[in-house]
Amino acid sequence: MGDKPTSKSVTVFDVAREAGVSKSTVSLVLTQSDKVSDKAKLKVEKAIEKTGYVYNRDAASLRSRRSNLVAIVINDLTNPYSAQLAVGLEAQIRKMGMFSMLVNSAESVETQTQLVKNLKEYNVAAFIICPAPGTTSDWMNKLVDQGFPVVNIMREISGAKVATVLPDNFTGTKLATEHLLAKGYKKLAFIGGLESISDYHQRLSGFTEAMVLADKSVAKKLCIQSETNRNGGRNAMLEVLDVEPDIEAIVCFNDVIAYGAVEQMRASGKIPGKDIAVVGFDDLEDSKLMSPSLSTVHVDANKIGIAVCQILSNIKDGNRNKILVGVDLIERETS
Amino acid sequence: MGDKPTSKSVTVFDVAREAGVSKSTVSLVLTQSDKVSDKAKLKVEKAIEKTGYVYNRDAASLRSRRSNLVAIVINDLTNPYSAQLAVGLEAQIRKMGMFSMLVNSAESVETQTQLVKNLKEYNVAAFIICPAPGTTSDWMNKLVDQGFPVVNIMREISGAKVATVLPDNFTGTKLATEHLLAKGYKKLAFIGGLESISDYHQRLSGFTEAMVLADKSVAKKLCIQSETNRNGGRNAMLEVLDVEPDIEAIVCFNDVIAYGAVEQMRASGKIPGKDIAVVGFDDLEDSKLMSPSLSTVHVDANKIGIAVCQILSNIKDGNRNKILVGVDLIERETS
DNA sequence: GGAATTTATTGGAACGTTCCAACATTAAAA
DNA sequence: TTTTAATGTTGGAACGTTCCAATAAATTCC
Repeated sequence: MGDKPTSKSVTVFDVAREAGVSKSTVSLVLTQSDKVSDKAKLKVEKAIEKTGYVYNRDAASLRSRRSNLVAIVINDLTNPYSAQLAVGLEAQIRKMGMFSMLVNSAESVETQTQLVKNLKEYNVAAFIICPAPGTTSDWMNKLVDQGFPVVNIMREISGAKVATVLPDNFTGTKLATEHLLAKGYKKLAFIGGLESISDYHQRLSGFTEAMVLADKSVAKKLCIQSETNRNGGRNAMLEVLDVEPDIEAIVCFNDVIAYGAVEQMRASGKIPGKDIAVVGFDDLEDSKLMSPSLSTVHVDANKIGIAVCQILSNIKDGNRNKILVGVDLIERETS
Repeated sequence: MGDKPTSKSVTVFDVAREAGVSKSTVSLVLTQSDKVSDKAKLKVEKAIEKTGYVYNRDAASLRSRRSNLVAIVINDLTNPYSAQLAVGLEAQIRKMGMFSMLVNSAESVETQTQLVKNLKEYNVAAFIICPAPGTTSDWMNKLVDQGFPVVNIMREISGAKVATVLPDNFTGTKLATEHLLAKGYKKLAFIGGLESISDYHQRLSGFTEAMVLADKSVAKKLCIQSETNRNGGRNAMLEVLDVEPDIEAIVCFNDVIAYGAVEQMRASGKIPGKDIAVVGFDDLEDSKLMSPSLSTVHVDANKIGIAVCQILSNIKDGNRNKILVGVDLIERETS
């Protein structure tokens, strides 16, 4: 463990000898400099091939004080949307010519702190962080002040002076709610999520806004918080049915909540999409495949990746922008 | 992008000066050597704290030719079991005092090849690979021959001379099938999976073995391959119902297939767990939470992580063991 | 065609750590 | 006490790259 192939490794010097140039020229080729002649470049490339040279990024990064390693710190990889997001980010970062490494904080601030501490030792070029609950603005600001480029995603941290990329939560639930109202549903509820999560308020506001614009009152009793898992969705749905047996449509905090809600409807003898309409948020892969397929607010992970990369490419100006990534309503069978 | 805090960084020399010892002593403390006095160690630790020193692993790894970076190359992070697995691996590796970085090949051999090439440049200590379909034994053997410690997981690659950790697929489906037979179900089917995947054969064999031991014949028509997603499960279930309308129990290639099968049963007017029993494989988080909860074969991601770490810790002997990780049948409401 | 300029190439120093052999100190054995 | 051994500490060299200033070669200008 921790051991490495001990055979003497091939270095720029070996390549240089093989190519009949100096080590410096080899280095210029490796760093894709344009001030090297095509002839020399070709010779070097041949020599690299022949010698089986592999670039040593440790040495490069030590000397140049630069790195193309971007760390993605994800709050919970077992959460399907997070996984989708991570993959989207990875793809965009790779397109930028950078290399990303993914680590999982498992929703623990302690783990997150430890991970970031370690990642600093690896000389990462930037941090993309989907923060664990309880992350303080102090901690984040310290990271930024130390000079690390940081992009915060998905969850806002109030007081943190850091660039942030979020889905447009407000618009998402507003669209969803308007859609249900337009379909003629009169009695709506909003279920799932906890007010300790920053996006809860944004999503609830979207719902409220649409209701108010349609001259509907929003009953507190029909805005039911819950754990953001299937069980939470089931329990919240049960409560809704208890408070208002004739409920007609449900706006869910996210798709997982919607899955639970759909299950509970069935258990309570209601047919989802027929007796009660449902709209989710996230557009997980299952939402399209399940039956009935789930209407939901699509949040494109690639778009988030693109926005993050945009910030990353000119973060030197101490970019503290907030980017709201556009969302799309996908109408399917449950509405 | 690619830029780093340009401020002159704190080095071992600064720490040494602050602590009143030599840089070598500082280094000994950093590497947790036992040949440094407690007094000196304490002074150094204080100085590290005071100066805000951060260890430079690039320099360390360059000089020592060692690394504690383990790369985990996962075939598809959006697959819920893969994500669970990645998290389990990560946890165990961290317990070993190593640091893991996760990358996603997205089931593409090309991406996988590119990723591994890059990771070599980062001087990783070992590779844990869940190979993309189409991965050749030649490629894997070359990696091993280059001296990199490699552990192959989940999918066997025939001809590859590499240590491998797999769930005990055979025993898993055998247990599942025996369980259904013991419950008195007579007409069983096996659905899902494609024979191009290595674990398909193992799981199917487990089913067949249990059937044969119980003096049942296995009808080819009731072993139906399909894409390993929800749709695949639905289609396979539809086909089963077509071939044998009185089917009593289904052994599924994995949980996702089971989810699809359950949906199709409902759509076809059958009640899962009552009219038709179902057993899955993997034990995803949803399987416990869904309704009715899914009986399934539990594959503990942490156990796989432990087995991988075992191999990793004495891989120097050119370990080519195959470890079959034990599985457990979890009986729930669908059987 | 020679001077001025641009373009390519080069060797030496530096990045921050660990290794190593030499030294200094302390403890144990004689 | 002296000798031997064990223990702790140290400065210099090395890891493989990029940076830099200097040189060499090719091109342009008058």
